[in-house]
Amino acid sequence: MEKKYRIIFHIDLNAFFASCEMAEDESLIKIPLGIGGSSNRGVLTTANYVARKYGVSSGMNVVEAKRLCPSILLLPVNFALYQKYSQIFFNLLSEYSDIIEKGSIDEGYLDMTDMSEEVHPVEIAEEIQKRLLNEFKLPVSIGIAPNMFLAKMASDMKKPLGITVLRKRDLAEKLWPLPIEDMYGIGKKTYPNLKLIGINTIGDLVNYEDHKKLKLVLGNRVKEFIEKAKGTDNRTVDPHRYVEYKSIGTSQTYATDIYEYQTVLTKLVSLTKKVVNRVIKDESVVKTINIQVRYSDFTQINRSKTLDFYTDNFFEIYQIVEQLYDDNQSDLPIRLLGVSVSNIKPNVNNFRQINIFDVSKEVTKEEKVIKMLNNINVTYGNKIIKKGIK
DNA sequence: TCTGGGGTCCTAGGACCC
DNA sequence: TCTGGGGTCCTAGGACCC
Repeated sequence: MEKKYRIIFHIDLNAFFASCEMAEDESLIKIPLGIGGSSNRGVLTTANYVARKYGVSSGMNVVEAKRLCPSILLLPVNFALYQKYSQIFFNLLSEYSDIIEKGSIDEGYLDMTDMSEEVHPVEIAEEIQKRLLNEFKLPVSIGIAPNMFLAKMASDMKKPLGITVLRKRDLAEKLWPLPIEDMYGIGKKTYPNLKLIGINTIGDLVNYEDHKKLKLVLGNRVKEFIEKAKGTDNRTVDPHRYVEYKSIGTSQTYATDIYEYQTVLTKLVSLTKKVVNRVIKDESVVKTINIQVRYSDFTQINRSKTLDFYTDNFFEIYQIVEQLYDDNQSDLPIRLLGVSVSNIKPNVNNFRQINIFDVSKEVTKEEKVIKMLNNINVTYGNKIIKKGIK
């Protein structure tokens, strides 16, 4: 029997935040543009290709970007705008496949295996690319490969507006000569260690024989990385991954370091407000509360507490935030504060309200049980919290 | 060039339960 | 009684990605 290869697309929006701004305002297209970097302590999240010609890149410190390109226009991050274009992007992709996995706000995987009988995959990719550019002014790069890892690597090979096919038989020529730090999943902490043991390219990893040595660098993921480098990745495109947030948080680096306890509390209140507003807007309740403190010397602590009930109540959450901070005070000046929540689930009380209006719909047994459990948890939880205050 | 803000996933130890 | 083995949850930290 003939083996059927999968056909996976990875589609990546080029310089996404900058592209959104340029789509909204044509006058920005020809000038160097950077996004982010509100203060001199900030960095750019991305830059358009005009700015990149000057050597400006994402992650770059604002001062350095201005030095390289004095005429650069810096715009603040406008997340709502990017969400809007992300929605447009995924809506268009959904015309081409039912099997789509959101990789992040600006990239997605499509399983195109069942769509490719009549038309060549490259022709479909060209159509998607042209439509996104013509209809919405969004440039994308597309990788086409038999699995997700290779598709991801392929979309990265030609930017902007590239289409790259990466077949198994192309690996020796196209993938293995790449430097090891270009491999997806190998970051700035790992690649220097790989170089120390003589691995400079992805091909070097494929051919490396001393797996014991490799384990010292990659831990339990030796096999996974070698398999991927060899072109094997059995993950399936999963539309249900990342449909719900696993954590919601916000953090801020302050223009100057904070020394005052009262100032810290003020900042924690406003961070908590922001997070709780998002939790409520998401119609969720949460159980675990986390704070992040980064000191002026860049050391960082994270402290978390899991409640025995779910809540979306500001006062309940803030009380924990303040307690976590109080329990871990230090004399060091503070550079950044963050608040986040995890252990998130849909707010069943809201769910019930919706059902009251929808009288035609009969409440199932499972729904009744869920509501019951939820009510018990809330009551029980409130008692605990009151005990805690006294 | 002193280093953002949004996330996910993994590991490892300890508590606790059966 | 001197001691197990599996499973789950919590907490802290770290690596990575966009």
